[in-house]
Amino acid sequence: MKDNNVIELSAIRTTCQSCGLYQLCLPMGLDQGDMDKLDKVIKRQRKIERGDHLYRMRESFTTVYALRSGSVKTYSTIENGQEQVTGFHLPGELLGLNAVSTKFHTDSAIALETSSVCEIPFDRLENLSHEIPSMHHHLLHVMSEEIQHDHCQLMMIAKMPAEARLARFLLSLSYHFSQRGFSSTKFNLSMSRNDIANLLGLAVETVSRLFSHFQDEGLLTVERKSIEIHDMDGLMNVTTKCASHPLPGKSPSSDSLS
Amino acid sequence: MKDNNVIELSAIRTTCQSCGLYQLCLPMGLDQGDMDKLDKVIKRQRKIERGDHLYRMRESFTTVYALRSGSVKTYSTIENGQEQVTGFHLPGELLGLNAVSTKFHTDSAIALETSSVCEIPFDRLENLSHEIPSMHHHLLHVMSEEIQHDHCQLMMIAKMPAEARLARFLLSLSYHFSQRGFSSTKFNLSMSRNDIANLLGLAVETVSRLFSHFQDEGLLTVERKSIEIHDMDGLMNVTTKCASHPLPGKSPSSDSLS
DNA sequence: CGAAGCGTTGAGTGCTTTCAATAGTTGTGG
DNA sequence: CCACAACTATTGAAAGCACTCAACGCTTCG
Repeated sequence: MKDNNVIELSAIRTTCQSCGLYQLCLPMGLDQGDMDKLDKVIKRQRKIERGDHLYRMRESFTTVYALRSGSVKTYSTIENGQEQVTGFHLPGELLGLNAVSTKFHTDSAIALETSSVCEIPFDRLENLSHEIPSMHHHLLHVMSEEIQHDHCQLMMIAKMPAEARLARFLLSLSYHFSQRGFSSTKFNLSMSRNDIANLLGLAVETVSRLFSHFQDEGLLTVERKSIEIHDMDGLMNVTTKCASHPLPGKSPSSDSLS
Repeated sequence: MKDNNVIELSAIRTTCQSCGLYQLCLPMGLDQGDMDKLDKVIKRQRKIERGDHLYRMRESFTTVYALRSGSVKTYSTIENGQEQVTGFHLPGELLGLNAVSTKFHTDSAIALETSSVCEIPFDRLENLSHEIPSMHHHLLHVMSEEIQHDHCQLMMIAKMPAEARLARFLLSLSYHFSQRGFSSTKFNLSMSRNDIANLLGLAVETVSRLFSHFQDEGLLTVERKSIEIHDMDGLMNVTTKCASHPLPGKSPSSDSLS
């Protein structure tokens, strides 16, 4: 907390190069010199507790956050006070970049559990990306990914029935956990049912019912925050049950599932 | 069609500097030198007919498109052949950038009417943005805007009832038309009811019925593709009728509208 | 002029929501 | 340590919004 700058900097330098997440949150192919430049730009490493905000809607945009550990929820607040969850974020993700155009944040980011982030002043990051072409490309890359993700999300809410949305959400979580070296079948949800329902455009009760359904079907076991997936293929089948033009050969077991 | 390169280039050079859209699709504050560099990068100006594709999903990503006139629909196709419209685009918009991360397009872009676009090879645009900081910033800006727009869209589909979605869609169109110097109250829809319904996550019939409702309410006049908005405030009220926590003072006229 | 495509309208169904009650969990203070 | 409050999650029943199915009218085009 009260370290002086020298200690901070050296600690961070170690961090970026040794951080197991650098493949996720930083552009690859940086040489030693570039890595040093990047390290110098990163302000400090902050620890945040559950419920702490990384940034809030309408605050001026100065900093980009790289999530190191824990998980973060981003959400927007609408005129009438309603909240729209726009995403859950796991270690390695870059947060805040979507405020580039407005210069102030249009969403808020709140920690779902004890987490730690690296703070990167955006103006310095932008200057750095003038020197390092691959860094520039990486910023575009990250934003492009977010757009694609949002389009998927859009498609899901617009076209898929409730059960397919929740199944897809769980599979997505599973995939992202496995990518980070955790179990793809057994994990804990750091977000509430309310947050899940909000993200998926559903009512809390619907989510709760669907969890129970899935459990009854033997697809998974759920107990509060703890999830264990038993039948990955079965879950995937649920996500594809939203075919509008039913093919000639309909899956025979779909009746027993629905 | 058969012009040689010299004629093409000079024609384009004139275009970028004199184009009435440069404030929308190009970064502001470019000096003469930068403008020349940009002009040299733009490959040519292509005219496309209704139904022509700018690019298709899965095609390799090489080019960014700046829409000069007309309108374009972007959409993704899902496993089962379903289509998800992700947006309608008006002159001044930059298309294709969301493919940066994958190197191939994850959506398709099709002209809704006779349109013209400027083609910009992405690798050259990226090189250019290494030389021109404001160009780099502009690319981030454009993508940031798209993310914010997608989040709005997400919120709309997740939280708003059908009538609010259509009202919001019409108001958005109206706004964008007025920004481009067209009437904000009287315009033509270049997209089909099907496309509108798809974008808004609704059934075609619902959209059709809502148009009729709105007309019955005196909010607008609609005849095929032609729209004339009579009561802008009324439309805005429709979009805010999705308050979950009804405030003490409820709007008195809401009963007659719903 | 007939066919095809798009748009409108009606009737009935169904998925999801809302309302409501209960149970489990967490946190606090006596 | 327990009791109470506040919050989160689950479950049931009823209602509603939007969808599906279906028919018809209008427009476009060969």
